Amino acid sequence: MDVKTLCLGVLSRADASGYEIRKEFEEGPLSHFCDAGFGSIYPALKKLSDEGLIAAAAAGPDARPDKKVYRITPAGRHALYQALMRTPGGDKLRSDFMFALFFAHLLPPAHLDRMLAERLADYRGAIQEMEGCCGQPMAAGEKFVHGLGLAIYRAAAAYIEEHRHEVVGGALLTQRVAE
Amino acid sequence: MDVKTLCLGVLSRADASGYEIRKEFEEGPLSHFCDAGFGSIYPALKKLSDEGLIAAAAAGPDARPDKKVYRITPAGRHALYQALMRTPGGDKLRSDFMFALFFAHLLPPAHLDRMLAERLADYRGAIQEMEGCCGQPMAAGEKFVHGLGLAIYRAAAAYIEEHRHEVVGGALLTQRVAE
DNA sequence: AGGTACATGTAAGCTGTTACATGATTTT
DNA sequence: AAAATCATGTAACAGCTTACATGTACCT
Repeated sequence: MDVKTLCLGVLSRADASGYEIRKEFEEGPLSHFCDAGFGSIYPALKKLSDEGLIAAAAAGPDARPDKKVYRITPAGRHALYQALMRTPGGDKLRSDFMFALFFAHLLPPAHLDRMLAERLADYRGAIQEMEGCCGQPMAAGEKFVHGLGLAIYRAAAAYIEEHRHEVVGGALLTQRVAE
Repeated sequence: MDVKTLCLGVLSRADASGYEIRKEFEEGPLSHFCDAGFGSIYPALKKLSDEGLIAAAAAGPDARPDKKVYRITPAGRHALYQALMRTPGGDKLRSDFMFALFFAHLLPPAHLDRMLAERLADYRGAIQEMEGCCGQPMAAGEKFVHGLGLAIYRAAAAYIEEHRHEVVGGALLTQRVAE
């Protein structure tokens, strides 16, 4: 999904500034499957504004002077709708981690072990964080995505836990050949 | 992972032409987490060749006249090693499907239902295909990645199966508001 | 006084996608 | 004879990342 659509999605939920949109991608419920830096968000907001899909809104009275808050327009909601409807199926797992592990026989066992431990810690952290926000009320879609993410993270964590010794052990055996 | 590294990975397993590398990404065991079209593969091979990371190898005697087979060089193996070692953690799920579903309340229930059914069919197909190739012998890394992919697909399929009615039902309830 | 968080933006460069352009060989 | 598969490549464009450039406000 391009950054423009990502921004429209955030703005469909609430008015926000570029800075706040970034925070959504880093912390909010969208953070697990979105990403964008300032370098893409600000140009995207400018384009969206030029196209009339978002408009400047009033910032709070105690906001910084340079803060610019945007609000989605009806045309913007329609554009978001179109983009969501266009979404075709089939995204791959596209993962550098998977790719690297596929070539486990080329890597030092200690490195593999560290990679697996780090990834496991990441998943556990994400799971804990996601379990923590079950209290809040969520829309059906949000809840579904939350649950699906959690299910995937749990399955991945459990699999790594169970099988990490195999891949590190296998690498130990073929170590001399690889080097 | 950039296309150059993807190509090095394929070539670390066997000599291949650009066309054959593409097939690996479409069908082979790497296909679930890699992707690249001709438009990126051929330029990548040219660059790798210029950098001395791969070299032209002899094509079979009954190969087409324009076929170019490449072989990875020792420098290429080293570059692959460096790239795999550099791999940092933390890839997100980055999924258009997840993003779209997050906004389920904005979409027609029939569309949601179709999206979910298609995705479920995709997962089931992938699972079947992956279960089918369990007979072949695999290196430890390949086996691990295969198992992890399977675990993730199974978890996702099971979750969608169990919860698809909730998200479609939820959308039915808020349908009028969204439209 | 210094660090962190807030706040916005530009510009260069890299990468990848899409569409185009071409042609041989095998299968139906 | 037509269609599918094999086979390679270029060029224009779109998009994102990184680094840079700037400045305010709050907390310690």
